Amino acid sequence: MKSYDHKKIEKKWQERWDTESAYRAEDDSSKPKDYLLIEFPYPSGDGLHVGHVRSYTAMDVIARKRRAQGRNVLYPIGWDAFGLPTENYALKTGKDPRIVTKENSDNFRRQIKSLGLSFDWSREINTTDPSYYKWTQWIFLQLYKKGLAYKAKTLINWCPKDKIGLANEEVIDGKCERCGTLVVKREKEQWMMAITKYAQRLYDDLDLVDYIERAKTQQRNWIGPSEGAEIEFAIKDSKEKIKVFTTRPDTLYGATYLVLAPEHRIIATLCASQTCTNRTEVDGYVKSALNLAEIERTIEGKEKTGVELKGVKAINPASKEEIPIYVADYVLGGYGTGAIMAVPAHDERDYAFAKKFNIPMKRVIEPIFRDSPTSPAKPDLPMEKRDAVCVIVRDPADNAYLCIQWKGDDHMHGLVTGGIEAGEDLVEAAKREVAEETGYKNLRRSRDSDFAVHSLFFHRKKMINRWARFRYVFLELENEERNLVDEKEAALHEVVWKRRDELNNFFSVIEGEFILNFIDNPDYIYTGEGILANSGEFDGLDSQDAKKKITKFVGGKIVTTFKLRDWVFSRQRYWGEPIPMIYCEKDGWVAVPEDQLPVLLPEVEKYQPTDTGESPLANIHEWVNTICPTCGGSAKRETDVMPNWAGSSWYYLRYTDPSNDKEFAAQENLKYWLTPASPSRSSKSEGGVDWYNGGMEHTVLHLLYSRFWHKFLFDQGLVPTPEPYMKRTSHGLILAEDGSKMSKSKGNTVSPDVLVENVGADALRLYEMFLGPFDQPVSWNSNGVVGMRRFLERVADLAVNDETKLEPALETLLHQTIKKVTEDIENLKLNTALSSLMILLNECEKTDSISTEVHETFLKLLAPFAPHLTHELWEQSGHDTELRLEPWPVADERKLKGTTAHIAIQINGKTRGEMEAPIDADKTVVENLAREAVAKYLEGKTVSRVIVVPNRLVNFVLTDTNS
RNA sequence: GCCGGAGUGGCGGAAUGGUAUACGCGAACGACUCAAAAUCGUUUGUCGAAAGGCGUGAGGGUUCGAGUCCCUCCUCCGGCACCA
Repeated sequence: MKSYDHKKIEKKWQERWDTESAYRAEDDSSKPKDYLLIEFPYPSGDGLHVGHVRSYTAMDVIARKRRAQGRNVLYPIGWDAFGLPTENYALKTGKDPRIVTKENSDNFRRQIKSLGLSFDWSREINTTDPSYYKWTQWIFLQLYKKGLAYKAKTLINWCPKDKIGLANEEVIDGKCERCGTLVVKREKEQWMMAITKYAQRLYDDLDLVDYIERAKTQQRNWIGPSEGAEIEFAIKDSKEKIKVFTTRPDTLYGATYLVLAPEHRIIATLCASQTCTNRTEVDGYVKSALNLAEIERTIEGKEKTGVELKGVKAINPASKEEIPIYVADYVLGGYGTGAIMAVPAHDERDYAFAKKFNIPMKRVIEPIFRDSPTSPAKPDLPMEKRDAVCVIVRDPADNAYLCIQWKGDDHMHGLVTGGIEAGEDLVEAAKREVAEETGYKNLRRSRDSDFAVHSLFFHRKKMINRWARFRYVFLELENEERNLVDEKEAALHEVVWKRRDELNNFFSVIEGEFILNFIDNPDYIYTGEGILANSGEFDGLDSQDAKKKITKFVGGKIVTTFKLRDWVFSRQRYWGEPIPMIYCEKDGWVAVPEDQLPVLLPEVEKYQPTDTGESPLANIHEWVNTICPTCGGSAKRETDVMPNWAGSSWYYLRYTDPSNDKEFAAQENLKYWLTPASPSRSSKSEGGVDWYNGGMEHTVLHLLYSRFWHKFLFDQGLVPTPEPYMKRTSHGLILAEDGSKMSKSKGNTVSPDVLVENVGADALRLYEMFLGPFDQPVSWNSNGVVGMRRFLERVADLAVNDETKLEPALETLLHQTIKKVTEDIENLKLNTALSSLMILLNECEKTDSISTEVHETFLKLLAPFAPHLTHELWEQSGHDTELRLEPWPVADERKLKGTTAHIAIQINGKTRGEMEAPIDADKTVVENLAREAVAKYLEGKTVSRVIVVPNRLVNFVLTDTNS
């Protein structure tokens, strides 16, 4: 048989598995279980392409293998119909999204079944089913009852052209995804989820789970905790206070103004006060700032804008100085307290703003350099402090800098430096040092700079430890006139002029890099930590110490702030679970009673959003108008619906009990599927879906939202584990052949249907797995599929003979392959698992026929990858059992090693020969064999050392005799 | 800018600090064929006639031995970004 009939074989087996519901998992607590999950497919009307299939196939391989290992595997599939693609597709085609959803899921079901994936179809769920709506709404109500769902005014992304609110994922580069119009912010009252209350736990508990590092990092960045202090600034002649958040309370003395975000509530109050003189101007600024298109507001390098609240002053609580208050959009309303203390000397943004508005700056932090690499301080000697000056002398004639090169062993390279005498003027001291060390006498100050730097080092000439506080003076050479340098000085060092580019590698002092920074950049400001100055009683402390002390001094509070914001849960569209809330004039917001759930979407003529920005549901009066559950009076339903994330936040729970009408899932089912099979490794870290695989695009928001809901349900005692997913992996995208992303709009998709038709599902599955490392993106190459087809044909052609005896060499390889395939599948190294199967096949083909034992083992190992053909071959070789029910092969440890080892022989690490030696032979035996094999290289040489790595190599190290 | 990840033949890629390029694709040659396709066999990093050099983004280091570990740099990809 040169070619097998994949269509016939695949049809036969797919029918058999479908009718028997072959892969149904049991809620049987006596069996060890595995709960494998993949993310919903995203039905968008475009159908699956080969990129979608990769994840399903990989998890299918794992599921099949684990079933064969006797585990009860739950590998469910469902349909998330809330994806934006569905709605956009429906809008584009004018179809009812519910019909689109139905068509899509039918199509996807057909496509997925054609691949022979072993999903448990008995647990299929669809998040648009009324029964699913019901429990999503029920969970919402639990959150509402605990105060975690609340209504608040927020700014939403607003597309001025389409007149609709946009979800974050519909905004690309600040523009509306559909029409490209710049998005603006608009205030709207929306339902919110207090996810920030869980921020710390969502952050900390990442340590309990086994996610790919990338996913963890992204979660951490998104939650973005930062430690700092909240400090209150009093307002002059007012009882109002402004609370700011800062990570640098050590710079408080340098805070020369405050900035409020345009959204800040206090602006209105302050404007209304008697003293404020530019109320209208401020009003105008706030309005325009809030209306600014998002992209304009965040554009890089955008000139800072803002307006001063004239006539209103704040008091710096540390220095007691009066400082101005500004409103500026470079401060974000949603982060921290929406107000900052601006320290222009130590923050680049504040500096840029202060420069534009001519606000004075005050340096309060001086960098410190310890542990000089060339001359570190000696810990046993005392430290001597000194005020010193470091002079940057530039010769404008040839743009060169005056440098000092010390004579002697250490070759110190630096600038002119020296001590400042008591009472001496800084610039005078600088000029004096230049004159003493170099003789130049006509200099003028060229730049106003009062940088100071602390440097700790061992002074070799004076044999003392020195803590020098260098102050920097910029001088310019007026002319070349110079005096003779004192002989003693001249003996110590010489004077050299260095061009700017020569300075890069010139300085040997540790602060060299730092000096170059502010030579190059007159606007250089230091944003790091250091030693405090100009800070009253805190002068001389280091930043770390000062942070705590200054915060305490001004009555501030150490707090952790998060980047994470509360979750905007409302959507103004047709498509989504209605938020089950009713508004009554008398009773306010009232929850829909649980026995009235689910609240379903009404039939509508048009499901396009309305012009007013309200949900299309707002126009359906018979649906909106209802009765208040509390007072029985007339009331209105909430017309906002939930985001697509809602249903997908808990779907893994529903799979455990998909048709339950009494609760979202029975506790015993949750307990069985979520708690680990072997409660051993660590204490509370375990539990949740055993293995969750999905695309990288869902590792931030979806993962975060579902973790939040899960933690909430855990707190209510409704789920048994604190985390929803134990292990999370992510597949790399499959890119088009040119390396670009596959998408229908680009027309570069490759449909699995075509490949299933032409080469069969098995060959396609194999190639999906063989393409490359599972977690990395790979480019699709249609030529590669034929290799997999060839491989399968050769498998089908294997000659099997009962009489054939198992050769020892083949037996060794067989067991090595069992081990390799078993391990590689668990580690998702499916490409190398397959390659080892190919190696085994290559070896099998070298003999006339193989034994039944080899053949059967081979089929078992290949079965998870290519289920159809392997099952067929199994049946053809006379078995009346099904291959998938056969136990997984186990490698015999004793047979993993052959009788001989192939050993490399190296001379000085270079391979010079190779040989066969008995396995695990004695070192001296191997060494002697190796000596014979490379005798010609060893002749006349002295072997100083021999390294023998058992069963791998022998390395002779020769001493270098007159080579 | 910050945080991740990755740079290996013509291509996808393999390699617990131990013979770099397994496995597959492609290509060349040969066999079969009237012929082509398919299939089978051989070859396939590079320089060299050979011996032997040289080779895993660049440069250093550790080591008997480095694709792998350490330092510096370059390039590409992904995420975040006025987060105080």
